[in-house]
Amino acid sequence: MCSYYFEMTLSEEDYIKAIYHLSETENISVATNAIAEQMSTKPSSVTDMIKKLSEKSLVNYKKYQGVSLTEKGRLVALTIVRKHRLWEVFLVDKLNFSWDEVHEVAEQLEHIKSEALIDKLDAHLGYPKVDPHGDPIPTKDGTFKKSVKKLISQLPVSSEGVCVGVNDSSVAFLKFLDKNRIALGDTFRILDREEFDGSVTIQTRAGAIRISEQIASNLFLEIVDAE
Amino acid sequence: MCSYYFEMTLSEEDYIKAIYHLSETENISVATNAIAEQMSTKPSSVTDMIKKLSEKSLVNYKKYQGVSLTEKGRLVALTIVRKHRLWEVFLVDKLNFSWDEVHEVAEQLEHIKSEALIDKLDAHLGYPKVDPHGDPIPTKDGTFKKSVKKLISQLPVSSEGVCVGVNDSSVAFLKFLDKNRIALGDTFRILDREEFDGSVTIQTRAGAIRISEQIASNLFLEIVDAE
DNA sequence: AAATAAATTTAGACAAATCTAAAAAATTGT
DNA sequence: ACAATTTTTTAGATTTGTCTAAATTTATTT
Repeated sequence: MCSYYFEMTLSEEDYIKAIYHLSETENISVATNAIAEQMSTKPSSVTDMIKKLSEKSLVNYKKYQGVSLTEKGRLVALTIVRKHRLWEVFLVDKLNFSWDEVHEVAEQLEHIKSEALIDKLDAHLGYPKVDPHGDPIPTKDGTFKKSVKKLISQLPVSSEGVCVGVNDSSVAFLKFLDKNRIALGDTFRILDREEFDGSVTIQTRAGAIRISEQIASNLFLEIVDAE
Repeated sequence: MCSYYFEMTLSEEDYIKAIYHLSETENISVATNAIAEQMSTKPSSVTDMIKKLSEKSLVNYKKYQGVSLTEKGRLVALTIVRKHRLWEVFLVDKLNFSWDEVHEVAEQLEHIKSEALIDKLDAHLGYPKVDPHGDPIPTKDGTFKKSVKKLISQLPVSSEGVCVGVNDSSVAFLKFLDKNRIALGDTFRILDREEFDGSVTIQTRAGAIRISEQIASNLFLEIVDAE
């Protein structure tokens, strides 16, 4: 029924996830205050929960030294992240939510406990590698590819990634994107680049289109490292 | 974000649902002990929760007299039942769960709070009227059709319903069903009946097939009242 | 109709997760 | 280096939902 064989409360899962996300950027040891801020709670509450998680061997903890996830804790975190991102794909691809509406609902769905559900959802979605924000989806065994965010103009031919942002947010540019059926969350592949003027041919859902170097240097793709 | 404008805890929702299901069969006033048994909890816990629900005007309560749902409480119950049954349809139709595996997961999914999610899920599923067990799905405004369970042999031509049970569970009969691609949870329409021998033509997912009176008197359909 | 049994409620306790206020440890500035 | 500041922890209280045991009300039996 459950993805890991031990029981976790909703709150414990949220703390593990928060620690995971903080140690992504700040690396290794996470401060009590940082967790408190991330969770919108008080440092004293964090200390209490850390002790609980430490007793369950989900975090390494020594008083006043901050916390880090154990291997066990990391697996829990990655399982939650996996569920969150698969649900986001479902919400966008199947239910037609836009990519910026899904976070709140996915925060709830990520806590549903059923390994069979996630396996079947994964299959139903065609084993996606990234979520609608371009972030990679951990595999069942807790491994996953890192991703980087780059401008189309900086990427080699045959790269593939999810469009996650723009440099130029002028009305004119956004209108151009709309007219050319380019939306955040879409997956693009770079088919060709003209050395002459830097223009790029990209494969979109609607078909292949040519974009100028100016456009290419204003669109960010999130790329999952090949292998 | 939420289907009703006031906050409900998970536990409160479970109690409301339990009271709803008990007042379906036993009608009107529900006993404290009955709720305790349904919820696998103690009568004293039930009394505490009933007081809380009463203060929120979700149930009518007079000491020692049992409880019944108010209109407000009934709307909450129907919203939860609606969510539960829509998720069951999703699990069976889209994720290929079998109809007897879905209850536990749907028990969790029914508590997800997002009106937009349920609207979009409903649309994605093609606005189903019944769940995989043949039980009717309440509409958004809290109305819904009653359903009855009848043998195919007792139903008029053009009836439609979900196959929910068998009279004869012999191996031979179950093998017959398997061979003819008839499974519990399938929707059938009665196309024709031969007066001569009582044999019936039914529309299945795989196509129209003819079944003998003997078979027809061993298959139950759950029928949602027309209008 | 009184005695007994069953159902329900009350009172008091407990675990989980949070909070405030105060104490203790670590860090920083001069 | 040591005083001041910041961070973290402890102690004690609160809320939610549960429990046990005892008291109270309702139902049943003779």
